[in-house]
Amino acid sequence: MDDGPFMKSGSGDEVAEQLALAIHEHRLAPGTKLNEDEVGEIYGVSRTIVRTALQRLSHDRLITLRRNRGAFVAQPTIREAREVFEARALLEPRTARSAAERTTPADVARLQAHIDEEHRAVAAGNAGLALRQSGLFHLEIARIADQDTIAEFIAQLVARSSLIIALYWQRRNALCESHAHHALVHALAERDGDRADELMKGHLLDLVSSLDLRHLPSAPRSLREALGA
Amino acid sequence: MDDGPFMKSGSGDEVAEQLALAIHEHRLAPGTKLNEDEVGEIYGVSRTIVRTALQRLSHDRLITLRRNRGAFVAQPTIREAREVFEARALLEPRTARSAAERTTPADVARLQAHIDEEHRAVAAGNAGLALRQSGLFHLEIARIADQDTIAEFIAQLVARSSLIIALYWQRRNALCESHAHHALVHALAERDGDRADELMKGHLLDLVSSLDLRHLPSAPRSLREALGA
DNA sequence: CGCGACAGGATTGTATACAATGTTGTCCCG
DNA sequence: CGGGACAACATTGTATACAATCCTGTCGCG
Repeated sequence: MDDGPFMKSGSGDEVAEQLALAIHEHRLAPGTKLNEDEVGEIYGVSRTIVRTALQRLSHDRLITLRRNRGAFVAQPTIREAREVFEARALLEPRTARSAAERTTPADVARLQAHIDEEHRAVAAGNAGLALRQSGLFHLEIARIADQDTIAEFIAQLVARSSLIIALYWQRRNALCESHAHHALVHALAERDGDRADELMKGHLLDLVSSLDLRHLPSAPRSLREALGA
Repeated sequence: MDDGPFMKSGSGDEVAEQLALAIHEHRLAPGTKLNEDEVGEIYGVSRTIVRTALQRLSHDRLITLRRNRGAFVAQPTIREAREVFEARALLEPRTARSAAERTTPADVARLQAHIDEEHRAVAAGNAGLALRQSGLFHLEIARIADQDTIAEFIAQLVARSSLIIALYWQRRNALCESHAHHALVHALAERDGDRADELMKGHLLDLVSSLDLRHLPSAPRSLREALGA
């Protein structure tokens, strides 16, 4: 059994991390089957470890576990997509407001670093990395607000958003988030809670409107429907 | 190996359910160690199954997994307690508002049933069951709002609240939630979203104020501190 | 008598073997 | 030639064996 690309993982944490990253960066497409043996071989661990990793990701809704059938990269339905962004709309603006009240210069620097990374990724044509940086930006704000519980919810929602974008993003709308993010940093730096709240709300609305969620609500993308027989 | 108190469990689901119920009803106190062999014997399954159940509960923050040390019923810190109720304050009022717009008579009946069950449990002196019914009431509202994603967050927060109440509830304040719940049902039945939002907000504030969270913020209840050496 | 090293036992972490289940290709029959 | 039963295979579900780690009680030394 090969040692794989990294050293000792603490009980599947590393495997889950790697898989989550791959999903986040759209290297693993929604619907992809994750064979336990295969994943295990790739990372040089036994199925036991792979299994715990898959379970964790399943709980985060990044993959779907189907009994006796295996693990698949999740395919959020349109309804689920809506719900995720509604949840974000409930959590993030208020969190950004809280963050504004306690943003330090160091925080501003960190946020700016994320934006820079994102720019660089876009320039390099690495859309996956750019998307991930964009997600980390949102997460960083939750962290600044010093609300671990809410931050964890947001982390999960951001991760799921990545899948949603993979499925429903309509190209014509370039999701050029840089401006929105930059404005947010400005508001935070000035400790303008009202403005941060407002900006975040608008930013999330922009995000949703860059998606194509026009199908009938709550229609799971089934094979029958996809092939329109 | 004994078959245990129930039939075929689908990969630890049943075990997790049972343990969660026990925690919810305060039959398992915070800090209790959950020995894998022991739990396995009780439910007639192997450690493999127990392990998956423990992992799931760990993700829900109902138990804490400490590497090489085992699983323990979680002991939310005061800080965590505050955060959980802040998250609920962010999610539940708006959810109750949404629910109000789509509450059907059948929903009202279901909610009333929860309240009745709660009353009955209180009358029977079964505080654990009463607490559980109270939690289910909140969950039912999220369900009525037809927002599965948010409902799941609320479910987790309600479960954690149960642990928090176990740790920090001060007896003098009888957490007599019946009135608040009854008023909420009334608002929902009348489809009064504004009032539902307001009532839920107040209800959650009452809940928090019935707790004793006066310690220094973010101070984990360590042994050193508990014994004041 | 107190304190630290050490060893035994208990418990968790990981891998693997076996059972159960689902999938798919093939063959036979209409 | 089409369709359904069946069998071989692949994959996941579960149990168990072994390794690694931690806790605890004991012993010896200062």
